[in-house]
Amino acid sequence: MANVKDVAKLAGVSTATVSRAMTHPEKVSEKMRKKVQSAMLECGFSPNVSARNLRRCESKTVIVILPDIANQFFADIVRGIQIIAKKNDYKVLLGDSVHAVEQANAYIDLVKTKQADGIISLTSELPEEVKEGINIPIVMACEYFENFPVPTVRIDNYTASKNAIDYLLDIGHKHIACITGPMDNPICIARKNGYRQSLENAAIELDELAIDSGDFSFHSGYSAFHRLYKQYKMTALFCFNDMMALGAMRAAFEVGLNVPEKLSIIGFDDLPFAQYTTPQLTTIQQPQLQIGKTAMQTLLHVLLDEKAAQDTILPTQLLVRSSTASYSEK
Amino acid sequence: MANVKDVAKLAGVSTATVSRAMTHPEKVSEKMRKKVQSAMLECGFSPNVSARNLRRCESKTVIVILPDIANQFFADIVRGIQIIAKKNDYKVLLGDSVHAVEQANAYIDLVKTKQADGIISLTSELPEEVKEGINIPIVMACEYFENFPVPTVRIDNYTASKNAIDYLLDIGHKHIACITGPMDNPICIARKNGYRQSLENAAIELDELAIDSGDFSFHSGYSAFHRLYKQYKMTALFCFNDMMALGAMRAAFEVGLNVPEKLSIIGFDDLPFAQYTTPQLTTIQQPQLQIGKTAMQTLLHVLLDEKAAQDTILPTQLLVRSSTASYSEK
DNA sequence: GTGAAAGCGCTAACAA
DNA sequence: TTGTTAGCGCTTTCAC
Repeated sequence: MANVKDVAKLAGVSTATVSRAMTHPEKVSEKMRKKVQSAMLECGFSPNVSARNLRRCESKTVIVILPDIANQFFADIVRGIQIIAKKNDYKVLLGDSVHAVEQANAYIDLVKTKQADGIISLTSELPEEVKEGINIPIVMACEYFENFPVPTVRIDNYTASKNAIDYLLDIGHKHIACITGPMDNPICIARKNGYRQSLENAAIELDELAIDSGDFSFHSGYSAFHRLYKQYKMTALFCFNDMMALGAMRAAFEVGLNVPEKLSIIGFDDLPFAQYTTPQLTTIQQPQLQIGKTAMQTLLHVLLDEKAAQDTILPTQLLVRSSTASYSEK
Repeated sequence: MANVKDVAKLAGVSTATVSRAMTHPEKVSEKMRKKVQSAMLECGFSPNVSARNLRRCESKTVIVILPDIANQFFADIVRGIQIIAKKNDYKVLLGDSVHAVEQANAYIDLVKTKQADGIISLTSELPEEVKEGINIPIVMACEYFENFPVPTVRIDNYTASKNAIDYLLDIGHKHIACITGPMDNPICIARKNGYRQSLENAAIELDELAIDSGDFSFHSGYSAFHRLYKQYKMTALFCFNDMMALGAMRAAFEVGLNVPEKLSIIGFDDLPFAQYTTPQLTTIQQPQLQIGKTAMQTLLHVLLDEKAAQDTILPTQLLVRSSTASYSEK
């Protein structure tokens, strides 16, 4: 495989000129540039990026840590990240932490070993070391910690959740159950607060029996529903994501609780399948693509100068489809 | 950031010993090894991987080219790849080619520029250059070309498809429609051949009006169904993946064609949502995790010696759930 | 605008 | 078993 030396020899110039023609073409005369370019083509030259990275002390690679690569929710976020990354000549390395801090650690090591320049974390399950003041460029998307001095891109989980419950109250529901995610997760805490506040505003007492939790999987929604069904008489159910909502919808079908006639269900995320379920799922849409784009842009800022580190809150929207219906007591 | 020199100085040994302690610990006496290790800890040393890669002419990175990162189907394949990769100290770079040959090309360039050692392609949309005899280590998973001299890991699409149709025939269906994927795709050709052969064996004439095609998305299944419904009176429908099957199921619901009473639907893949739809989807299960693991193992073979290049065909299984029911003419 | 040359951090001959 | 040293391919001063 050809290297700069070969190209230089072929073009009759120095290696410095070859290098400059690649990275600072404006500093090379047009004549030279053309000579170099045709020499490159002639010998099929591709620069060795390890050498470049070594010399420049960078890798032009960012790592995206996902809690679960199988969760559709992250797909469009990643796509947004990749769009901006590509425009800026960055590569994107996806890391599936499988909810394991240890694995996330391995990805963080990639930054230390100069294989990556920065990190976008879509999980809050990060090693303590990272949480307590860090020296590596990192941006959090979706998830976050309180009092964590790192730029964040996310939605207003509290308000999104509150709006969803307000809507259910508006259409007559008074017995609104809830399937949360893991309650050590700040996102879930915020969503639950929104749920609680909405009920409180409506002077409805919060019943702990109306609340169960899952882990965001289809199955956990399915089994949480079965538990709730035994202990609480609900007319509406708010799930912290669409996958659990679908699991719950399935479980409701199995016990003969028709959706939406007897039970209204609201999900969260607006995953692609949500408009193809029967009934179609009412849910809270998140701007996944935009979250991804903004996260990558924010990381680029962090990488350039440490100043611009700022948080972004993006809007959500309640999409009313057919899994919710108004309720009136007989 | 500390480098080998610093560690060497601190440990009172040469840089060669430091390097050996990392990569060939058996060639270093225990005393030395311990000295080196504690020196490494003391100065927080992490090896610079770009330098190592440059020196060793490798990157310990493999690229996985996906046609569509948002398609759940690939998630477990990737997970399988990552499991084996991790065991062998390889990193996995996911490339979303967004069905664009040009983008796939960019990923292939990473191999040329020594940023990656090899490729696992889950798409057949590769540049011609790659298709005509290649010099880069590549393994194809799921997809393949005929007469393409590259190791492949996949299922027997023809037989899987034929078995599904045989099952529908067994339970009394005679009017079996089909929503294919893009018909320039070898997988789809094989599946369609299976469909055709099964009907032929049952002496049922193939009706071109019973066949429409989609692009594997929910929406394409949805609209293909609406087209088929107008032109063909079916009692069963075979879809080339689960997403299109769900789209079609939704469309069937909208026109009042109850599943499975009036219409049986079979999908392909067994995505996680398939058992949570109502009715639960009968589908062909693919061993995604195993496909991923085998693909990575095959690539490791290719990377070590060029001999072991071989194809693997993995088994599928028809999972009968509730979207199919027997049919008897009145 | 161009070239000569040093050196990024590591590893692997080779020598001892 | 350990150390010395050359050099992987590139970029970037610093001269000219």
